[in-house]
Amino acid sequence: MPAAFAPLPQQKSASERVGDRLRDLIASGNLAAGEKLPSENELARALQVSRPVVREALRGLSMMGIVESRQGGGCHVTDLSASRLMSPLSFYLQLRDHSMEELFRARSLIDSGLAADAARSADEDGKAQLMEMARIGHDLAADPVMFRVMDAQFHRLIGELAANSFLQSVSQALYSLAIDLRRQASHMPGVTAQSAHDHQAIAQAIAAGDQGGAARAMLVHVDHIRLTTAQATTISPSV
Amino acid sequence: MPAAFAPLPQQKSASERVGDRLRDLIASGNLAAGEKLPSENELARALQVSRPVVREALRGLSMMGIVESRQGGGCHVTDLSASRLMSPLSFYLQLRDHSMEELFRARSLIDSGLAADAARSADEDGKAQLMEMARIGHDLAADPVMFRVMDAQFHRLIGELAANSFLQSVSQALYSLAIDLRRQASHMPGVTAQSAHDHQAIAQAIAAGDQGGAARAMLVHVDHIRLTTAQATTISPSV
DNA sequence: TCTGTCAACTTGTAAGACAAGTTGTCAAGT
DNA sequence: ACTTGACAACTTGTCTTACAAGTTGACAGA
Repeated sequence: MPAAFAPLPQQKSASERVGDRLRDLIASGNLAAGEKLPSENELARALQVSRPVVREALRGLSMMGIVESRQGGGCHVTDLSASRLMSPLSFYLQLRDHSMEELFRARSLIDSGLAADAARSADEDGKAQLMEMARIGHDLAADPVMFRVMDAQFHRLIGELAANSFLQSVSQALYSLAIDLRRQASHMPGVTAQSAHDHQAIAQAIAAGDQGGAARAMLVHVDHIRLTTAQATTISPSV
Repeated sequence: MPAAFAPLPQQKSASERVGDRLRDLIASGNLAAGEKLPSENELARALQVSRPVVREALRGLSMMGIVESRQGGGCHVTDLSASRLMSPLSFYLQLRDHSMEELFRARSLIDSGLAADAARSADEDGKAQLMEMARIGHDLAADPVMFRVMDAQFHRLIGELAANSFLQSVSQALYSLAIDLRRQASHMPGVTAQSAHDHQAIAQAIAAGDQGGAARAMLVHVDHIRLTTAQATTISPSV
């Protein structure tokens, strides 16, 4: 059977059309983050559909982390943060064996690119901040929780110094996907110390304006993360 | 106000609980790809909730591309392919607006990475397809519209051959973000011919398994696109 | 000015009804 | 024996109505 004869009911259902419409309004900025949506009844009247249709659409957006509705309190657009929008994708990580490798390959490529850009375009103030963070991280290596907070800020700062909002978005999205696994790994002995060491190497290369060095240091770092994350999930697959 | 005092209604609604339950069943493999779900009435009876609750849950999963339901035909688990499940990532990347330079820097990085991966992991069949497409593109260089169609397929195929759903998804998002500008540029004389030439170089490097060569060829290609796009938007900034 | 109460509004859930589409059965026809 | 056609049962799509549960804002009283 040729693929050309696909099932033709591509005619989307009413609730999907409503959902798409609302999603586009949010993507285009007509509905900003945190803004309150009209009530279900108003939406139903405005879009010429019944309330259940609107409800199904809103529920779909809600499961994707785009809106949030509380009983009695109306429905609001969420903060649209990376962690919130990407959480449905963590589902994908459970599905395929290779997805974890693909994720780390993507992180290697993008984060090393960001590191190189940061080495090129960071100003003195940013470099100083980065070195300071690497130093603090070295002292925090004993505290996994605090270190993770610092680690997130460290990667975020590199993204900002690279001055590429798109790549930074991608990096953050990928970062948030693996955060749960990272939580497990950061409690293993030596992991945070290794990361702190890597951070210093990265910070130094960026501060020196060494693009290739920064990229290589980041590659090494992501590879360390990959290995320890794989260990953590192999040893204790549960929880 | 400390963040510790967040609004406490973490108690999920019934439909979200149902949705989570079904999603877990799929993630754990109890419901395989393509399998048919029980009818909405059966699910409602089994889970002790009303049919609208089940419907809202199914609609949520449907918008995430996890299930698909046709009127009269029941509800089935989708093929769970990457392209279907990556919509949260595309949506997230669509949110903020990015400058032209950022987008092209990102494309250079990601597409060259994809080209290198494709050179590593493409099978013989894929390589042959790629070479064939490059050859066809050469003949189509005189027809801007047809060439753009082919161009999209060419880039998509490289993404598939690279076998990295995350990078491919990011690349697709980038491609669609820049498509409007590309439309203008492709009507300028010589642009399609240059692209066709670039495609052949890329295809040959990938077919030869030359990762570095493929990455370099893609870098050159993206740079050509960047230059002609800049020209097109400078000459006729409107539309 | 502060506070408690209450009415109006909003979302959550349920139930019933009908329309529209699909699937399988089964008998008639070739 | 095989195909074709009509038909019945089932399933999803949509609408309507109803009530429960929670929030918000206004208003009266202390």
